[in-house]
Amino acid sequence: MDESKPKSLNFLEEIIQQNLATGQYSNGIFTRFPPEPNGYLHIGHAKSICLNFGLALKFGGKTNLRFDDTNPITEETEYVEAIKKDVSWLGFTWENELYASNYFEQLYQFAVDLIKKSLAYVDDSTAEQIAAQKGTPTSAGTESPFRNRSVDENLTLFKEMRDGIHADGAKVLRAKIDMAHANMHMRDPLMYRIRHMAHHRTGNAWCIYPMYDFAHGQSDSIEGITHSICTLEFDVHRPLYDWFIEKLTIFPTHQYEFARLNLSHTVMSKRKLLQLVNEKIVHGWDDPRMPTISGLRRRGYTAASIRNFCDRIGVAKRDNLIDLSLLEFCIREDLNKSADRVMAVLDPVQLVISNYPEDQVEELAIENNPEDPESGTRSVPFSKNLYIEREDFMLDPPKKFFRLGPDLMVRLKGAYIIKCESFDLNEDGTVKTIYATHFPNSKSGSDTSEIHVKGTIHWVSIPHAVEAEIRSFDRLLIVEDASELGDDFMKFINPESIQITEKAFVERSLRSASVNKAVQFIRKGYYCLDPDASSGKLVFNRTVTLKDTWAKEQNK
RNA sequence: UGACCUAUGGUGUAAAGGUAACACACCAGUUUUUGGUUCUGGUUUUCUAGGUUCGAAUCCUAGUAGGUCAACCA
Repeated sequence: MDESKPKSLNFLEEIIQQNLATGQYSNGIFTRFPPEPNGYLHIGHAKSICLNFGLALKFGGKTNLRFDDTNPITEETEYVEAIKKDVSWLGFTWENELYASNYFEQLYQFAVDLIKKSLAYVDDSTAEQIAAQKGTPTSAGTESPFRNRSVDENLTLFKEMRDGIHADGAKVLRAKIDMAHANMHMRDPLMYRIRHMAHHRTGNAWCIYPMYDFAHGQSDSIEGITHSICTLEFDVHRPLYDWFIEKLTIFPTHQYEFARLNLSHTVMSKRKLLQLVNEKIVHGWDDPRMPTISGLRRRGYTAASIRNFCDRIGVAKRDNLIDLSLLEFCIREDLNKSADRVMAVLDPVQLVISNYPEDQVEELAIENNPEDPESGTRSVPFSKNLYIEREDFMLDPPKKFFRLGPDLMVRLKGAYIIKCESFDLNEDGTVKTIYATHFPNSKSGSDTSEIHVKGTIHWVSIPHAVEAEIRSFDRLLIVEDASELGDDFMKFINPESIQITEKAFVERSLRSASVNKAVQFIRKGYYCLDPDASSGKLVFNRTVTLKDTWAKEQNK
């Protein structure tokens, strides 16, 4: 990095830099990534992860991974494990693995403290009554009839709640603030509710659970978090966040909000992603079409490309809709440098080299990656009978078609220049077999033919080809912006978001393909082996296509 | 008919009162044994109206537009 010309800072970096400059936080800053373990992480979480960990890394601080597990109804250990896997896969190391549930006893004592200060009370109202008491954004609420219970009575009742004497919903603990406050969150918000239910970590030790607002800020404070960074929708919670900290006189943490990531042509909310899974639109949370971390990983996205993406999208407070093309750019940029080039024919048509000896097989040394001189070459078998891509041959080609057609010449990648002499058609008029002659003196690396062709096409030798299933993915939604669709987004699912090619042919070297190593199918895109592949069957996922200016030209 | 947040090219993000720039996308050309890559160039921008100032994307006022908030969710 060029230290003399630092990149401009985002608003959070500026705040931190200023904090540090004024001598605050001499022990360094502390951030936290606080997921609720009720689902899988998605690319929006990646933004938050990169932000929280990135800030600490940049300013010499630390980051905790804290599970916000205050609602036993939705949370499971399975999600905890998946989240930990995703965060580490992204390349980050947390200082401490913590849980809001670690603090249940402390939180209970905090609540008792507020009751003693006459700042909290037990309310017997029903959920409906409490909702009615809240009023509306434009009209003040009304005070609960239980609002002025004595401290002693509140203490007794709250203890009874903890001891399991009361049924779910019978009572709640509320903060006593201001039922006429302009901010709805300050109208005597709930602190505790009764839930006779086992928690994934604390089991049956508790039957009362703190609400988000009475757990998050307190957890931040207990951990000494200096910068509690969350998304914009929590902005209205901040006065309450500050109120609890002030009344409890505990370590003053500060909350800052940034705009969440929105990506074009997909949905991001856990609820909608869950719907896609439940309604079997996708095959699971890690379906390669999902914007989840696990989905992107299976799709072939690298951690580096996702970190780079998060870096490029920036951090600000205005709503945004990032175009999918930026994510695609980031993975192409990464894979272009690192992925070995191989040949695969997805839609095969037979090509016979008429003047090539019947039983001859040449082992051609073809470079693995022109972008990486260290990558060396591999041996690729060439023979008389080849498969080429059906779309690389046209019976009646337009003028700028640099591929094969009657009497046209092309180079076979890493092999010879050929000229099409004739072809057979199937009954339905499609091409059955193409016959061509090769120029023996045009062999790659020792070409003395003086023939110059505009096009190079990929191929595989039929007797050496390996069968593979190929799954090509495309955007999940046919609309850019799903934000206004609401639940109607299901009507805009791209029917071609997955296309399976059952029987493609790939070159021999791919027999040893591995799940973690991306390859480029020359002229087609970047691919990776799917975990569904077994020893007997290759299955590849298309991570992203190559840029295709020819397709663009054709669509004009 | 409230409170709060936000408003810069097609999409994002910078510019801390002093030449509006960077990336993606798009277009044209270059390079290329991938219609990939590379390289070069181009199109396109401060929500509106007032005000402060020598000077405003930036500060002030008013408007407009978008977003958030009325779960015993987080």
